[in-house]
Amino acid sequence: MKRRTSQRAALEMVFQKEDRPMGVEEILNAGRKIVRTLNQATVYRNLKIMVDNGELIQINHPAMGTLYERTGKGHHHHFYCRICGRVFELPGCGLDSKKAAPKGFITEEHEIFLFGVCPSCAK
Amino acid sequence: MKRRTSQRAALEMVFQKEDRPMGVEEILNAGRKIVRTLNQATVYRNLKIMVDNGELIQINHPAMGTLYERTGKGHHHHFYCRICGRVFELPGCGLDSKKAAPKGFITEEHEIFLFGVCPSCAK
DNA sequence: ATTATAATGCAAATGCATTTGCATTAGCAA
DNA sequence: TTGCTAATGCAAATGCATTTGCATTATAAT
Repeated sequence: MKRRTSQRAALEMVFQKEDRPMGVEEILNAGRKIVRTLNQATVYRNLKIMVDNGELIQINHPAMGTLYERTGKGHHHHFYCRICGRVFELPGCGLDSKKAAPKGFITEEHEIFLFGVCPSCAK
Repeated sequence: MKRRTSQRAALEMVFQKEDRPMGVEEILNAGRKIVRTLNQATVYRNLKIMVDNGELIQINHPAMGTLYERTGKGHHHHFYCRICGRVFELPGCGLDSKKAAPKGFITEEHEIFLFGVCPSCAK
């Protein structure tokens, strides 16, 4: 049966603490502060399990590549800070669906990626 | 000095005819209809030249990966048709920058990816 | 405690997209 | 035409992110 391991718990803590999308490298580094032997292969294996569980989803960020984020956030978009390199989830949506696409296109979904400076780097 | 080759001319024709972002595979296939010996390495080499020239830019589409599109289009976004798999450039922008990000975030740029059904597949 | 075996750590292996070495082909100046 | 050499085609090589085999470790049922 499935076992509760310290490394999986570490990953869950990482996602709970840093509540924003993260890449494998960043997740690994943060996880190692909790379980110092944490290995990249273990991170990949657990991320896959967590995605299958429905706790996480993968997103493809045009500048950051594959990121993982917690599910259950509702509709939101992503803000990339060019100073600190972090990606934030922004609730809500500034898209006017009428203006988004010309007549004839049937828009079913959309993703918006914002780029700029986050509040803490702007200070 | 730089030479005008039939394969580079073919790529230019492809981009002129299909005026939308395309991936390497698609560019190769379309190019082979013009120059049947066209090789993938040649496509990569010429795409790089064309990007350096400023005729093309690379974009990273969350669902389609790396695509190449002609420059000089002005601000626009991308529509992916789930039926035909093509990506279209949509002029204009439906983003309300006020609603896009909460107070404190300084938004400098954005990219919008729409997903759905294109006019010709909707018929 | 003991034990079965799921999960880990490590390194090697994969699967991609993309690049490169080299012999051959083909622009283009003379 | 001829000759120089940039550009091509082909296949092998790279560079990544991600996966996998296997010996070892450690969870949890007994």
